Order: sequence, then structure tokens, then C-alpha cells
Amino acid sequence: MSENELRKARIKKKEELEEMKIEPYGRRFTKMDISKIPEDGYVKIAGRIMAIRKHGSASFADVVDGTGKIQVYFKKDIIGETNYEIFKRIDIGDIVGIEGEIFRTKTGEKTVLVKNFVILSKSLRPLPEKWHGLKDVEIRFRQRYLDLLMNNNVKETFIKRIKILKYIREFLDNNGFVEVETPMMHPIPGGAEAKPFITYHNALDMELYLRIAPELYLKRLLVGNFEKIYEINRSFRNEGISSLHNPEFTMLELYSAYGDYEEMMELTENLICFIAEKILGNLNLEYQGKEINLKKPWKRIKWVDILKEFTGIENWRDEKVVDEKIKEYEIEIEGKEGIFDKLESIFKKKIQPSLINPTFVIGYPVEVSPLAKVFKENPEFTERFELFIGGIEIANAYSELNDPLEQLKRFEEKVKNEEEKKKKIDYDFIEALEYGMPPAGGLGIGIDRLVMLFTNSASIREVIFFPLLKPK
RNA sequence: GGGCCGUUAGCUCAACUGGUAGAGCAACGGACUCUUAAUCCGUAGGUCGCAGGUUCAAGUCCUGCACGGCCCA
Repeated sequence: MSENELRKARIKKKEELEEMKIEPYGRRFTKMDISKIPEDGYVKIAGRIMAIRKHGSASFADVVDGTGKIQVYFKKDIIGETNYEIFKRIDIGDIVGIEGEIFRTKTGEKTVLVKNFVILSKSLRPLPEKWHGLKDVEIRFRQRYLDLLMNNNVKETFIKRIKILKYIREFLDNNGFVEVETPMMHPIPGGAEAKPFITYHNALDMELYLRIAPELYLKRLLVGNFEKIYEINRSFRNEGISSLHNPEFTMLELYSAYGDYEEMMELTENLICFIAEKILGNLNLEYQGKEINLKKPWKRIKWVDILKEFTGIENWRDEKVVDEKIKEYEIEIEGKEGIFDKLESIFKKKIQPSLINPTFVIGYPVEVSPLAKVFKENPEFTERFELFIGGIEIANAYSELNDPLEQLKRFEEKVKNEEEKKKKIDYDFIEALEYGMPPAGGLGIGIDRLVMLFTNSASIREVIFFPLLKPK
């Protein structure tokens, strides 16, 4: 039967129910969770019919709610002729409310003997097949509700995501942090290097940018004497889509006044281990076939050292040396990239995939760290680290630059002309710094990627309910 | 943006070197009052992603496009 015919057959049943004075779309129904059904007694439950096994005048069905699954038994003797006719018009996918007696079948399965039932929602479209589930990735992402309905492990993944967020809040709240909210619409995009989405405010007649990072606003709060703050933020970057990138994504950013990047390393270790103990019960993680051990302390290595170790590059400021390696590693370059883009490409290709166990890479060049404080003894590098686990970049943190004039200089170095300066430099932020921001440690953790690790997901789309897809 | 792969019934998948498009589940009709991938008998269901082209003949070969996946950038 074609899709339309299947739908028509169900609409016909709906109309027959209406002729029998049965509402096909019911109302408030007080029910108990299926997972809490006792061993015996009388219960009222509700849920979706996921399977029906008809045996003439008696039939079994599986009912699923948000908490679990139970078998129910419709018997003509018990519910009567009329009700059995109503039952016959129930399809797989319909949502029903049921009351009845709990008993055990011959095979020992806990079952509700239906005494009474109502139809709460008549489903007009057939669910995907019960045995193989829904596999078509495109349908899984576009119609996530079907994915959640048919594939149990998908729901588990998202429940883990929800728990991870809960444990992050629990950990931070217990460690003296407060959760704050800052704007998602920015007059000047800042806090990261990324192309923003542009939007427009009619009444103010101005362009606004969806935030690429909350950093500059959170630091304003440090100026305002908030000391330990975090924001679990949705940010938006108008760039490519890949198994690690969704245009909107969730990040944790936190700031600790009077701290530094070393404090952030300890905090990152403690936070992720806390989550691991809660979610996994231990510190051993398997990600895409790779064994990861989260036991503290995690490896710490300087950026220059790891660069040298994996590539042999010592004089990394020499563009000729870098270009040679680009050639050697067969990395394609669009031509316009600067030396730091090239170094990043080399890092991503030759070093990052090897960083399976948690590794803090410390001391990035100041040129690629415009918001970070430099080392006192070596101003070429910043007090910054990136954390890699399972070959994925998970976190980025630094001792926050709190010298307003130095910050302005760094911003100005990034822009080429006067016109761009006006547009791109957040002078309002500089002004805030001029009132005095305490030294601080700041940390950003990619939540989607963290969830990928803990759920062994190969793609970020597996951990975002509705990843961005082109409309069909 | 580039390369490779995929798109066939509502779902999961077949269809050999081009030769009348198939199965299971779901659906529909029937039998059946302890099944659980219920079983048994029967029926129906297709713009083979879209548009061109080659050919006597295209799901199959060629070109373009759309969407998706993986890899690269």
C-alpha cells in the first residue's frame, strides 16, 4: 500500500471511532509510569502501542511510555463486544490510556489485563519497521522523533547528554561558581575567530551578530565583581559543517577571578573525571575503538615541544621550514593562509590524531591567542592550553589578558584598516577592562564533543537533537 | 569547495555481463482467547531521488542536478 493509502486506512478508522462516539484524540489522563508498575494490583497507564499480536477474540499489545514498556492483554470476555470492536481500530503507533489488573502470563511476563481503555491519540502514519528500526540517517536527523521512538540507544545518548549537563552544573555550583546568562545577539562579534551569522533589528535599525562566543561579556562580569561564573551557552559560527562542527553548538565557558590557566587545568581534570565517575562509574572510556584512560594527572606538554616531537620543526617561525612540511605531509593550502594557519593544519593532521589519552598542549604563540596573557619570562607564548581527548579538541583555556592597553594593541593588530577597526574592535569591552578586571583563569569546553566522547558517537549530529540539514 | 559512496513499496533490504521490479515487516481481508519478530491462508501496494542522453530495450550504462554519508580542504 502506498503511503497515502496507509494514511487513508487510518483516517477511516478514526472516522469509524467518531461514529461510535469515541474521541480519537483524548484528554488529560492520570497515569502511573510504566517503569513503576508493581507486581500485582490495579493500575492506570498510558503510552504508545508499539506492537499488536492478535489472536481472534484476545490480543496482546506492547505499550511504551517515557519510562518503559509493558505488555497488555485485551480480552473480549473482559472488555465486552463493543470495546473489542473499538480495540480492533487501534493501530501500531496509537497512544492509549489503559486500566487493568496486573498478572503473569504462562511464560512469566508481567502483563496488564485490560479492564478499560481510551484512545488518547490516533496515529495517522505508520511507524518504521519494528525489527530493523529506522536506519536511514537522513530520516533519523530530519524526523528525530521517529529515531527516538524506534531506536532505544538514541534516546540513551540524549539522556546521557542531559545528565552530563546536569553534572556540569552540579560540579560547578558545588565549587562556588554561579551560572549566568549573557547576550546572544552582539553588536560586534567577538571572543573567537569565526564568521558570524548576521541578523537585523528593525526598531534600532542595526545589524546584530549571533554570538560566536560569550567570552567578552563574561569578562565584563568579572569587572563587575562576579568572581566565579559560568555560562552553558549556545553559540553560532557561520562556517562549514562536519562530523565535529554544527553551525550552532553548545559550549561551557567559565571564569575564575584571581586564578590562571594552571588552575583551569586542574579544574578541567576534576570536572571531566567527576562526569566520568557519574556517567561511567570509572575513568576508562572507549571511543571509536580507542581506549582512553582519564586517570589524573593528565599529560602536559608544551606546544613547541610537541610540534618538534611529531614533526621535527624547531624553527617554526621560518615560513620556508613550515612550507616544506606542508608539502611533505601533502596538506593542501588555499594560498592565502598565513604561517599560523599552516602550523594549525600541520598540528591537526600530524599531531592531533595521536592525542588519545587526555593531553594538555600548553603555550600557544601569542599571535593566535589574542585574549590570553603571555608568560612573564617568555612573551612569545601565552599561558594557554588546549585539551585533546580521543584525538578531538575538547577544551581551550588561558590566563585572561587583563591589561586594557595591551588588549587594544592585540585587537588592532588583527585588523588592517580604519574602517574595519570601527566595525570589529569592541571598544566597549576595552573600556570595561580599563576600569580594572582581576587576573583570571578562563575555560571553554565543547559540550557537544564531550558528549560525543561519553556516548562513543562518531558524529556531532548524533548528540544534537536537530542538527542543521539543508531543507529537502 | 574537491574525491568516493548512497538514494528501489510506509520501513529494512534484494534485483548477476542492460531483457516483464522482488522479499520480510507494516497495511488490507479471513482463521485463531497466553502471544511476544505470534502463526496460518489470501490481497493490495512502485514516477526505481529528479532531469536529460545512449540503446530495439535502462533500476542497471553516460551527463547534469538535489539530498545524505565518509574522507580531504
